[in-house]
Amino acid sequence: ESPLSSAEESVNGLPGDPLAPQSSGAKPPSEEPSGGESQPGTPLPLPGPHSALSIQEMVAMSPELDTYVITKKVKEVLTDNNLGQRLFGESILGLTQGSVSDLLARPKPWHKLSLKGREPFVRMQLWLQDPHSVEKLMDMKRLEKKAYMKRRLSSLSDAHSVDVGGAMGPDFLQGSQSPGGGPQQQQQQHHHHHHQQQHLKKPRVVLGPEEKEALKRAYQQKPYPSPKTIEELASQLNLKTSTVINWFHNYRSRIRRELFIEEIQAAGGARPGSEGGSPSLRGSKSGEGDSCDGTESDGTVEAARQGFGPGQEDQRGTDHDMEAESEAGASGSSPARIECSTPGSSCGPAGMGLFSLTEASSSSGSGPSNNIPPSGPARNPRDNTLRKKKAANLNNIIHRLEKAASKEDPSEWEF
DNA sequence: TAAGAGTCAATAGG
DNA sequence: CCTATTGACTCTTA
Repeated sequence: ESPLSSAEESVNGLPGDPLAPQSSGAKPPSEEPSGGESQPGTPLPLPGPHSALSIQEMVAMSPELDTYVITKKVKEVLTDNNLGQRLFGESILGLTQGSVSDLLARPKPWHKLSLKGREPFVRMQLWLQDPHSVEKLMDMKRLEKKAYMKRRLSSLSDAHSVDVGGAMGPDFLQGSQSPGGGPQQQQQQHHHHHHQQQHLKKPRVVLGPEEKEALKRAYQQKPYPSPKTIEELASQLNLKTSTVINWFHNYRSRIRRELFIEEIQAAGGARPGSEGGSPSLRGSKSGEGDSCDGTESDGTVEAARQGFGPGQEDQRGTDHDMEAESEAGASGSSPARIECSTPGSSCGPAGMGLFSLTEASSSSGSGPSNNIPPSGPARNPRDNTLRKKKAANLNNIIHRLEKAASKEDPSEWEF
């Protein structure tokens, strides 16, 4: 299926896919990167007169954008106009609904994004700047609906026979994205299984709360478990080794992201004016001892050693053991951060300009609200929101130290 | 090679 | 329908 479309910007029409991978040479029309740009009244970036630059070029020269403000605005516009993430994602960003949801809910700060990661934000910014953004999307929505209706009708009138007994067999379309129209690229798992039409999907492993808890506990002990530990965890929990490995990759990544968020909130303060304070963020469900707070709690940090689910024993101490437990108490803030990834950029330790206050926001109708809080004055003392994360972060530091310790040359220490 | 960054896509709730 | 979560996968990086 591919009726969808994408009306995307020009950009290369290579046989590849619409969303522009690279651009080697020259863009036909246009030029003029011009350093200067926006005049003081204009909100932001690139209003280049009107050039059809490829997005990547724009990403490359884009000034720092405030991802938090951008996502906030996008969410507002979408909800105000009843536009869904799916539509928005597929037609404007070239991403699927789940990715959009994630991006809008937890945007990483600009300086921690790779070039590729910045792309969606630049697209969002561009979209926000387009005066007709909403109408265009709404038009697409209409078109989709029309197509949908059409399809429904035809199938109804049709007497196709799909054998048997009146079951509605799942129809498989299985085609996933159309290469041509939709953006995207990255087809995941090729279904290279020829035959075997019988739906053998691959169940999508769903870890039980108990397994997650055990994994989280293990993470607190050792964010970077050795292969041996991984094997043990896998066998004890009855999971595939790869599942455990993936879990750790994902968990580390996601924990890291939450730290960024907390950092942002703490730094910028949230004081739009009225607004009762940031909504607090996720309340993590119930269940697990969970790391994220859950209403009060804790105090002493976990460590929880207790049998793994089904009752088992643990075995840690593999490797050299390290014991770390802490609770960095400082209320203050700056969790130690290590890693400033991405080459260039700065690692801004706490303090400063996490975001520029650009943003002029062109109104757009509704919205009360929004806008970025005054940058910040101070840090919010006493914010209790995280806790174990910091502890985990410390373990992280320890891990890196151990790693660094193996190197001779201090210059290679990446701290 | 392992870790990290980005995403996808199945799925669980509304 | 729509949104949020999350295991797994592809590409980069170092």
